[in-house]
Amino acid sequence: MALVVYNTLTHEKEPFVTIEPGKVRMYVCGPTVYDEAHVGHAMSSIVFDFVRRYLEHQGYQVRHVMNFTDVDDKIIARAAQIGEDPSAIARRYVEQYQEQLSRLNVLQPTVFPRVSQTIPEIVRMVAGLVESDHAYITASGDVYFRVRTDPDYGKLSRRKLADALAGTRVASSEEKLEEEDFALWKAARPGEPSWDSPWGRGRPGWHIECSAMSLHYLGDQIDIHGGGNDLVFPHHENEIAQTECFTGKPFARYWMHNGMLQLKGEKMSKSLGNLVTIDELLAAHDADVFRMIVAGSQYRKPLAFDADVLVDGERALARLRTALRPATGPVTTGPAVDALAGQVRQSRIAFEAAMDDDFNTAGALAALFDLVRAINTARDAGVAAGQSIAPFVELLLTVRLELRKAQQWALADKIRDELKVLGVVVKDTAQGSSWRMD
RNA sequence: GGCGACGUCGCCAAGUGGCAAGGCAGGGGUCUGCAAAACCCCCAUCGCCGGUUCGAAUCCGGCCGUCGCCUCCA
Repeated sequence: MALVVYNTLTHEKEPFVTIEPGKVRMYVCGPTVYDEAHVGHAMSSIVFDFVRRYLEHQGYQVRHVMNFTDVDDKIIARAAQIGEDPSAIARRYVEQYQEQLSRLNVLQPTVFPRVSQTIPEIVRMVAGLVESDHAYITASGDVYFRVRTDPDYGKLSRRKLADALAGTRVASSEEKLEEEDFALWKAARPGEPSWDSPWGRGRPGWHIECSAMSLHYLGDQIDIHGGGNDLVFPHHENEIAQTECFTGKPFARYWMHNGMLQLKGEKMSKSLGNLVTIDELLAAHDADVFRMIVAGSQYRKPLAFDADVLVDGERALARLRTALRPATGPVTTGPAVDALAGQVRQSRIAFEAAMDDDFNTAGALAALFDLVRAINTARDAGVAAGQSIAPFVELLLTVRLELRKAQQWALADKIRDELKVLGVVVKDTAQGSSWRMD
């Protein structure tokens, strides 16, 4: 079985082949840090955590970049509203989100870049786009991307320019040459954060940051670019346009988008006033309950979320955990043992087959629950546990032998001491080390 | 109006051509001093209509419904 991944660009599941064998370059759009993060953000981070963990399980080395948009209109507006410095607000929510991710058991991304720390790379990229005539500078010092210079524009969201503009409800800047052009750089206004650039002081537009960060931390071409499906247009569409016009190469191999978390049938959002923050969630529930809920559904589909779903998740998680209770029976051979071993094999195959199919965590979970039943049945039949630690103890002792050869006595002793705490007594002899359960 | 997605048991939710996974809830048992847990059994023909096919939840067309995007958004 080989992994296939659904690619938003082609609308198809495609075999997963990386640019560099054994390595995955993955960029995932993180939040704009102007307010409390909600469970929708948590869902997205968890989805891509599953992706990363499975890729690593398959032996890939994953370089995972997740950005923070810490320079943005909303942050500035917020700052003005509450009379605080924009960068202080951003810093506060960045730290909060990082701490929440770790509470959600999401693996730390390899790099957490922020716009405010990537300005030189952004300026360099904008300059390059101006130089190649893909962008232009206005009288007031804004820089816009000239969308018409990209013949492929619209390929991700499958929009034609006319379609994209038909529903435009925002008043366009009078300085733009064309309605569809978008800002790469915004000239500074009094009291706003700004940086020097060849076009005067200003700050980056929204889309350019991800392109610049991705380029800087992962190179011209990446394997996976991820985010919520609300980012497909215009954010990711614009990212592709500016990046590919800049590098002349295809940007991301696989575009992955998670579905929106739905609260009572609606997307959860600030404007609808129906959001549940991550802190609220974690105050009332184990993080793994939420991970269970996310895993229970295909990541591209909308995820239903309400009190009932939380109760179900709570119980499903409990069932998974009860399977892990220690087995103390005496049975070590026979049909009950064989049956369990058989189910272990079957579940592993089913689990990987599901995950290989575009990270079908719900299917993988089903395989796990089949294993739960088999484990419980075996325990009821008196099957013993504990035999399986032997290979691990042997492995530790092998490592310890190496340490002793290297005269790393402190570490070698530490392993012996810690094993003793766990009930494994190690005895060193001239013939080597032996061990027994205390 | 345009683009895209979805509609599977009471609830959540897998499944893209061959007799519908899994979790929760529910019913009936086993076990148990009681309770819990666990185990066993039961519980859906897949929004509607038509078409293609030996055969469709799975493909095509139409209809109805829901949702996302088109403006900041995971």
